[in-house]
Amino acid sequence: MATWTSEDATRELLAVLPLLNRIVAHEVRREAGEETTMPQFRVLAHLADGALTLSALAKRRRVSLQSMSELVQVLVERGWVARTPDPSDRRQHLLQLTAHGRAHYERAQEMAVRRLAPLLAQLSPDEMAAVQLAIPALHRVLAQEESSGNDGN
Amino acid sequence: MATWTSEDATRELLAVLPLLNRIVAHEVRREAGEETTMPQFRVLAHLADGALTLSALAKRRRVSLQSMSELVQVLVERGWVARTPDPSDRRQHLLQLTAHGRAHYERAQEMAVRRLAPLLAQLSPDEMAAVQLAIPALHRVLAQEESSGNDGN
DNA sequence: CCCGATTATCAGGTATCCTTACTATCAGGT
DNA sequence: ACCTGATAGTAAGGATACCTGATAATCGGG
Repeated sequence: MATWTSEDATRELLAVLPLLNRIVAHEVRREAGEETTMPQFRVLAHLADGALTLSALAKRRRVSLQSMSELVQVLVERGWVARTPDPSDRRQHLLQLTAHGRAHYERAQEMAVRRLAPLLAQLSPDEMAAVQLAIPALHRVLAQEESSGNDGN
Repeated sequence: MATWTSEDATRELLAVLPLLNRIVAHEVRREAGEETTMPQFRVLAHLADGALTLSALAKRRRVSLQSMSELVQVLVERGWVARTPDPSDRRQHLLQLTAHGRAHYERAQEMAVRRLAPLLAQLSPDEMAAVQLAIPALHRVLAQEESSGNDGN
């Protein structure tokens, strides 16, 4: 094959996506005996960067307010997330990780990395260099599509 | 940064994964007015390569027999998949796409490609070349982990 | 011909999403 | 002040996708 078209690249990406999903989801869920689903993990990932309101979270994850409300409810009950009233606007609360929640998140992420990294270590130096260039480039063009309320997670 | 370690690569991959998921899932669901979820789409993708039994499908997708049974039930009801008895083993049925199912699948896939390709077309020639090398390499090392009942979808 | 393994469904449970209401609060204009 | 529309969040009800047992039919080897 000569040079890849963007359609070739797209089809390959579509093929790899389910593999990645399965491996990551599997590993996150195995963490530390506690059940943590991918949606929960992603919410924790957002909150790890700083406190957010419920609607800000919903926008970033592109789910309805209601879905995020339920999701956060579980995390609060488990003691991973704290709701504190926002004095400047009594309609909303600020959501932030508790110390327990942060530790849990970091542990889960570490497990996922520890599982995936040995697989990627099998790449040749050339391939690793290509990954180093390709993945951030993909990140950049895909993140555009997420324009408002952009995310990166 | 000097050369990427496999852990750097892993963390970048984890960051890109949700973007990809969201864009693809969004596009597949918009197809042709009919609601098609990602799990359904992936089942159709497997059957597009040839007939399979229910348990073979469940193994490939790494879900329980029960989950696959439900999933296939919906696809059969919609006329996208046909169940035909296997004369060589009366316990099982062969599942295959109907003409309607194949057309639906190809349309949905086309929509996803049409949406993603313009984004990828913004990559520079260097970046596209890196993607061309990197994605199949990732596919290869990740597919290992899927060892038996391998998949590629 | 029996017995363990395989194929599939039934029963029942949970999580994640949705849409459509509803309540509380805020902010702007008259 | 007061009304009005927008925004923040919850409640209610429904669908899909996953799970673990428990069962029923069939297959295959001793």
